[in-house]
Amino acid sequence: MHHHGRAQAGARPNDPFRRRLRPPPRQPSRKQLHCHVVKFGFSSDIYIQNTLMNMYAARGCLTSACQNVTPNEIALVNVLTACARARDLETGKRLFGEMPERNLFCWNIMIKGHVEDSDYKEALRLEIIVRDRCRFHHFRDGCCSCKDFCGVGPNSHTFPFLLKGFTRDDAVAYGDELHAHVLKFGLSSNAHVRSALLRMYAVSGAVDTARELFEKSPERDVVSWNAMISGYNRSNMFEESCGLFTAMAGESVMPTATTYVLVLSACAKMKGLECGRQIHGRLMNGNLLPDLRLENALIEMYGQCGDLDSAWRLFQDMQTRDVISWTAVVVGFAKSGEIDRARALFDRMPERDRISWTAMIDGYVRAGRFKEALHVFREMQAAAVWPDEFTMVSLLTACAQLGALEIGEWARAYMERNGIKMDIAVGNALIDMYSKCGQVDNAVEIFRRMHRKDKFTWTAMISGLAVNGHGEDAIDLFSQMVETSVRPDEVTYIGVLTACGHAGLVDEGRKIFSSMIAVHGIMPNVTHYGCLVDLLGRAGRLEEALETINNMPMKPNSAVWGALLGACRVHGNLEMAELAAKHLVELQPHDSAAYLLLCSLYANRNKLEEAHKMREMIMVKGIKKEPGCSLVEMNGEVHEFVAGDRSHPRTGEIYTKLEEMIKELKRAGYVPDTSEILHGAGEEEAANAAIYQHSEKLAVAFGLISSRYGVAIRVVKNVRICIDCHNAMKFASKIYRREIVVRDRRRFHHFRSGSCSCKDYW
DNA sequence: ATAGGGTTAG
Repeated sequence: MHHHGRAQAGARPNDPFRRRLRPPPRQPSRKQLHCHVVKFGFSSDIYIQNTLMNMYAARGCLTSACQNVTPNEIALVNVLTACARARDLETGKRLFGEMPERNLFCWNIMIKGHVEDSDYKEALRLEIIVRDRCRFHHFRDGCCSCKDFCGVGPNSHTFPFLLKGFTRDDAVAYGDELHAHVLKFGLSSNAHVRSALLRMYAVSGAVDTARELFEKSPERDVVSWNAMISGYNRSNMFEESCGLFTAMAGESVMPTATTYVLVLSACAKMKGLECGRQIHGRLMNGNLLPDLRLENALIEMYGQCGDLDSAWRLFQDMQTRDVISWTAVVVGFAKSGEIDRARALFDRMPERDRISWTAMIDGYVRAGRFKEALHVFREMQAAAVWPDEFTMVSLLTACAQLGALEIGEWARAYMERNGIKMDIAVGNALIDMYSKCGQVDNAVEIFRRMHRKDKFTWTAMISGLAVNGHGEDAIDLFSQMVETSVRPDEVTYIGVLTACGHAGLVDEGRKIFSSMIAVHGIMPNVTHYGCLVDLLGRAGRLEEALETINNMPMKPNSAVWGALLGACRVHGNLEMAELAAKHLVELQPHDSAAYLLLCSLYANRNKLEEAHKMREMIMVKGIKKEPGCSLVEMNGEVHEFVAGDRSHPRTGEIYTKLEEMIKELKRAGYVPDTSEILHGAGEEEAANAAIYQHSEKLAVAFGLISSRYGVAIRVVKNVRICIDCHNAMKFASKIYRREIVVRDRRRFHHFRSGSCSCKDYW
């Protein structure tokens, strides 16, 4: 993953730091003024010339400014400063190159310019050159022997410039060396330099080193307290943030607005509503309100803590609102499950920036409304607002859930093309997207290319391998993870245990299960027990599975009994199946899945009377099945089908193809199996008609008419695939020579030339 | 007439 230059960044309509550019001053007479100056012969006066040039420079007319300058040190410094302000590094570099004399001031400005342009390598080189130019002048105690020329070498301005905007990677790579330079030049007692160093360590995740620096500081001003609190926020150590806030008072350091913003942000993250309310009270008592930044932070805090009434009241009472205030309430509603209200507010926003758009997309993702998330992304593009890595994470999450591989791949290419940073979160989202689209090889490729991995990276990859049927690889990866001393969490363990189940590695699974507590101190939850039951049941060790359920420290849930029932069905243990089904029905009386599985088992064992009775009972009780729904992505569009769907624009063609497909499948030996479908005696015909219209069959028929020969068809289902569709897919993959990938609620089915990767166990 | 440290989404 290479990083492109951020040359486009400056041209983005939304400034990354939301700095509002001041409205341009009226400039009707600039040219006239210039002519006037030339006409009256003032142009030789250096003071007037500089003023003129400043005028151009201040208005961002750098080219004019440069053209009208007779090189003179002060003038050049002024234009260079203007270049930095206008973020025009190119002009700055040219000017710098033409300078006869370059004082430390200029070097510092150039460092600033490069850092702002994300060119840290060049910025560091410049800092070293400062050192190099002075190497012969014997720095001691931060002073250079040559006082006439280079003054004091790298000074207290140099390091803040250089350290500002350091990314985590830069901080890790250069941090210690820079710290050594600071010490060498005797700048470590400077408050600005110390705060900048502190921030750098916090950014690199070395919050303990930052704290050490903080503790050792001879005097700690409010900015260093703020930097420290910000560091704890960054490391998700919110209690420590609040602790520092309290400790400030003990040392009589007055908090600033920034302090309050930081602490309120910590309250928001740790859902500390009480703490947040106290700060709100303090702000009111201290007459610190109204203040836009503080009000925004309060809205954010109340929104995140779920106190929407307070957030909304604050928002309504505000005298002036900016885009951040609007975004904060939109996020508040979205996170409280009121996504439609969030959308209504979003539509009323007077101005939307990248963060508001991303918040809306993310809101839809959280609400599970993934197609709408994609739609908002398209609207964002139509509004010419540039996405960033945060937007892309949300987009990729939506793609993952929808199985929208084409859009996901487009997103990846888009990021490369537009130089959007591929950070850990983006990498993790890509791994997840590829895994959930059944493209585990691509997921592995991303995983290999990530030079930094966190526990989410490992977990995503392990689960991805597991669910796609690469159990052994997943287990290998888990060992590697433990070796690299990344601590697994409970989600990681679900991934590994699933892997053991799919690979049929019972003993390995048992061992891993016990290592959970013994090695990592993680108490298994009900889902882990479900994995263990599944693992044992799959291997045919039904008694052990039941024993596990009976010895569980918590009440088994439907997934646990479901796993046992599934195992009983495959291994034909009717007695235990009845037991499992009884429990399952108790837990989910309105879901037909358990009844239907039991029906299918009765039918297989030729207990037709029981099967019939069971069906009658379902009918009488009016038990409904969760409606099945299938998604299939074609040409960047996600198409949705429910059973018997006729809403698709190409519905006529789809049903013609479906009919033809069923005929061809039958010719190849496919026999419909209605055992998992609800029907009364003598209603075989109707049942057949119903299974022919299952959503995944419609999705595949649509896939066949809308894509070229040989293209894989990927379907995402919300519920478990039924036995008949599973069978039909096997035949279809063979006679149409297509790879068909169906992701159901629990796992992947990769159908290739007549067989399925799940080996008929699911 | 010229620079500096702390501020919000995954």
